[in-house]
Amino acid sequence: MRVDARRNREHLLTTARAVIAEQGPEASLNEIARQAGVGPGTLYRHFPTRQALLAAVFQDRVETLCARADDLLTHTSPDEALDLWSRDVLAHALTDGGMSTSMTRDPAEPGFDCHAAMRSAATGLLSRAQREGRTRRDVDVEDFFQLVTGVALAASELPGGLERADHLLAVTLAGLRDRDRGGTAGWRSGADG
Amino acid sequence: MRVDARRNREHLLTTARAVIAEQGPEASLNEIARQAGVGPGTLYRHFPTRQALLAAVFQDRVETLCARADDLLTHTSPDEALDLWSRDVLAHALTDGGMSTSMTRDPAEPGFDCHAAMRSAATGLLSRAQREGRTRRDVDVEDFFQLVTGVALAASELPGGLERADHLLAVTLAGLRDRDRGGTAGWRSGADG
DNA sequence: ACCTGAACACCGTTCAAGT
DNA sequence: ACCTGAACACCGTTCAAGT
Repeated sequence: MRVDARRNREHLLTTARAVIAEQGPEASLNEIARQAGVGPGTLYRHFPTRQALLAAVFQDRVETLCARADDLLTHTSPDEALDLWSRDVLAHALTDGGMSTSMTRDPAEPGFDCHAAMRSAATGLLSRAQREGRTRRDVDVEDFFQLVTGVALAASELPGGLERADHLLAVTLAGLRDRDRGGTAGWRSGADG
Repeated sequence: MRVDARRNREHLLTTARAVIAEQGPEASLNEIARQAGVGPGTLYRHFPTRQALLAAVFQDRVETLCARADDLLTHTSPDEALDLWSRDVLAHALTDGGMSTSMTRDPAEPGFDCHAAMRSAATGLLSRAQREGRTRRDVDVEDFFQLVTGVALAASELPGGLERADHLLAVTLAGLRDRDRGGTAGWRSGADG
């Protein structure tokens, strides 16, 4: 890669980060290019699609979340780890709006695949919570992501911010817990139907 | 209202219904006007904002859902009524994509206020389920709507359709149920913490 | 009183022409 | 090999001019 190309790419990313931070993930690509001082064609050369740009912009945050998942995996109990990580994901999704779509949408980006990374991190936490915790076994990683991003999407459309979103997430996570498991004292199977 | 104005309004609505049905709620307003055979200014005169147009387009479906709520209110048990209605709302939201946003967003439209209508229908079902059923008392109507539309928004971004969405909704509704209530046999308070 | 449609400032995207 | 930026076909929205 030529040196000026590399420099352009870098500068585009920095600019995109700033513009997206204040205008959201639907920010105009032309404007990002303009603020970066390059032609629109240059932006398209480096990031052929908006998703590609968003993936690059959010890469480090996704990596942070993945590291956090690893940490929780070894230091926290199965169900609690899943809960805590969900809250982290939600917080990030609310802060930089586009991340939820970056996580949900599938196109494997050349270079860095946000979705694959998140999916892998989530799989570890979820399957452990299902194996050793009290988490329902009839939800897969896709389900789990959709539930969390669903809360994020809905909450980002209305005021109330993280506080409200946290409450909604708590309800959702309660639904994720299996009522037919983990019973020790005085619990009888079949009480629910 | 002049007779040609009324005719134009009618024709715009019919066209909008068709175009939105096949292109989704983000369909071009100019194109709707074009297909209706009027200038864009005429569309804006009748429907000053996209939300206003969507509200008019979805009015009858909202009214159907409200009637259904009334029906469930008098013919079905509190918790089941809430579940069934949620599924109806979800199905409608998935079919005509924009309805979820029409429901969530607040601007009181002159003429017909989708959000107010839905909110009123939901309040009846939810408060009854909280009073006489086993539904958590720490969620309000706004929370309830955000959860349902959240599932709809997330599910509409990925394939899988109503079947998948239904599964996600089931998880969410499970979270809506209060574990500390409705117990008759062998249940001890405080078992969960 | 209502409709009209040209016009404006934007958008995403492409591609011949440059260096 | 990479950048450039004019150009294209669109978008939402407005508003003077018509009837």
